[in-house]
Amino acid sequence: MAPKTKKKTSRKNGAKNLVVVESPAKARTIARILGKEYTIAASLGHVRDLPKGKLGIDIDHEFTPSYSVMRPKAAIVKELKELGKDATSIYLATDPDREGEAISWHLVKALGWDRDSKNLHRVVFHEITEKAIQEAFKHTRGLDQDLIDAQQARRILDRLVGYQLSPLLWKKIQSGLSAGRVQSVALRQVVDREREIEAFVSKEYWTLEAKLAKNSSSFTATLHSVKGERKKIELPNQSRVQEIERDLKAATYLVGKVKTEEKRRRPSPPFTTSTLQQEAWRKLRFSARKTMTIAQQLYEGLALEGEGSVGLITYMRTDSTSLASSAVAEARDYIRERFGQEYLPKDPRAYRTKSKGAQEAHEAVRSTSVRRTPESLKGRLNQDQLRLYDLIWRRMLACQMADAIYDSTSVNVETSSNGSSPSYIFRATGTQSKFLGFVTLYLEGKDEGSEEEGGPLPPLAVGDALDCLGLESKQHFTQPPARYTEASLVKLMEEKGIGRPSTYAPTLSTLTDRSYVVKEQNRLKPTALGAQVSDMLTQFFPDIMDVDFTANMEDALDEIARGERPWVPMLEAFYLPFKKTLDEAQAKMPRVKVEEPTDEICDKCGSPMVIKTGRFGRFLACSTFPECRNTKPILKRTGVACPRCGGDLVERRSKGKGRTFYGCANYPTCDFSVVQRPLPEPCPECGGLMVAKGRNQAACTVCAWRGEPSEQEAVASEA
DNA sequence: CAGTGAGCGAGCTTCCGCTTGACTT
Repeated sequence: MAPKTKKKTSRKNGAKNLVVVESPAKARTIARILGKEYTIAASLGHVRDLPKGKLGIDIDHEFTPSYSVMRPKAAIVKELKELGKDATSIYLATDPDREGEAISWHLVKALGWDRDSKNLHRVVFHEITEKAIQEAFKHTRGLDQDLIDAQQARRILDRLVGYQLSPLLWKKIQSGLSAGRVQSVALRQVVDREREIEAFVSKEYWTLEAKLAKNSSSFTATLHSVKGERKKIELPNQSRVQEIERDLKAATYLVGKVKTEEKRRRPSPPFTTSTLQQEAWRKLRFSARKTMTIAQQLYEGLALEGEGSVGLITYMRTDSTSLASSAVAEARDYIRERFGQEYLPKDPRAYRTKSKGAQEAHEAVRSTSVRRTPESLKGRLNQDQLRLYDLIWRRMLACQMADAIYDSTSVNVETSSNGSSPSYIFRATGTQSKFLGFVTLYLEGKDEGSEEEGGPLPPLAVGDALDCLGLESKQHFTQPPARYTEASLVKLMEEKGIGRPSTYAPTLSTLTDRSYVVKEQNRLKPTALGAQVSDMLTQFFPDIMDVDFTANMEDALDEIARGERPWVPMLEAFYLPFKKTLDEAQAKMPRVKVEEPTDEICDKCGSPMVIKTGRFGRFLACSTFPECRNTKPILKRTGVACPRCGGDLVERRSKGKGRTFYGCANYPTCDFSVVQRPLPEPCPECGGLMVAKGRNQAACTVCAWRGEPSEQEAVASEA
């Protein structure tokens, strides 16, 4: 598409310099900077790859790969060939990383260009700003074979693993399954977490809180320790709590120690793909895929009056937190104007990228101009676009604003000892904001389990006598670790260097597409199949299933990229032991059939039904197969009764667009359906069916009643 | 923004990365 339109412009103005980049949106931006003497074309990523239908690697001859032009890229290659003929100079401006270098090399190969030609230039820049691009074009170079070789080693290793482990699974478990360096390790994390949850033994414990007051202002303090003892008090059961409550019956409460410290809080670094996906989940409940789709729309941008077509954000697939200095300068000006000098740190803030294996080919994800406020785009973006843009815009601006300053106060309250009973210490903490700084604009969302900070405490001084307005004891149970959400799994993947910004969302999809995991209340739960695959791979291929495998591979690839190590021996060192374990697995891995038991009863023969996985995903089948061949789809029950016939309302998907809706389980006898998620509570006004409206609203489908749903439902809500 | 819905279930699948598109039954 893109090269076609560019071709026309090239003919019109007879440009003789051809520049090739990956993305059409990037081509557009660069065209604006370079002017009419350059024709910019987009390759749309890689144009050549290993063949899809076979291994495509000659293992016995130095792992020689056979590449071919990918099917959908044939047209692009043809267009580029035409453009190349007219050009006197060609600039390969693909991304400045391993993959980008390889894309350029594959282009040269696919197009039959001469890589040693004086007219062929490799040009690299890390940010798409006028200054960076002008500078880059002054310092072009040739192709970097070491970088290319590192990419080839990566590609070949992934192919060897993926295309040999997958068929093993077809043979031992069932056809159509898949395994790979990235997806299998990700799967293992989900399965391991499930095992931790299963093995978790919940323990009872109690807390005791005192509501205390000085004059008319009250606060809550929590029992912390017995005076004179170092360690925190343990309250394993109610009788222990009651004992303490007896001790405290006539006790008096005095402020024993007050410690106030000034603390600062720094803004979060600007977004990478991973943190964008995490935060869009925390704040907007967007899935990783949805976040990327919408970010892509923002990147491609809008036709703005006077400005032509403008991208609203920088490239969304990045692992870097660095920022163009021009963007930082613009942000600082804007902060000074809008918030005032005190909101501006003395020096611009720079952020170090800390994730493993980061390639830093792009900037952080940021708004292309902080002057393009979310308000100014209202009406031009749909709601989801606007909400994501708002998040990115705020994060960018906040990351250049001043620290938040607050006082953190910790108070010990001592109780009087009474005869034989000891004196106890209660503790209260509070924070008092002194200067909001960046928090005025943006505060990162919290993950579950992170501590809430208390509000301010009343002014207290050592020796103050306090009134105890009451004691409250509460029973608790220690909680097992939580299942991963998409966001928390992506976070882990980034930390461990598993996968790349462009693959986080697709990898999550692979896990569900293969029925290795299912989403239950928006959390990733392994299926019996997923657990089986993970277990068998872990048993026979412990090295590959290790989270550190990728990190070690990356170290080796870095050595190749630096020219310190040739790529063929690196692959040999990997492949020889791998081949040995593969042969062993072929011989020793047991053949298994994975069926998940259920409570469902076959309506044809009364036998229990089991979950099997077929070409179209999971389904219920009679356990007596092949005697009884009854099958049923797995319906996701909402637990809400159909208002027309009393049947279960179940989640369904429309055929065309795959939209979810909620229909009666008795379809086609009863064709009742609603789009919004039905709620179990009937309408308080008329008793009619209620549905969820947005995140925290309930609406009646019969009358006009609207309101808040009960707590529980708010938690289980939406996708 | 939409107002929607087959009943298959092993016969050729699969990897990771780079990018955006979607001729139609």
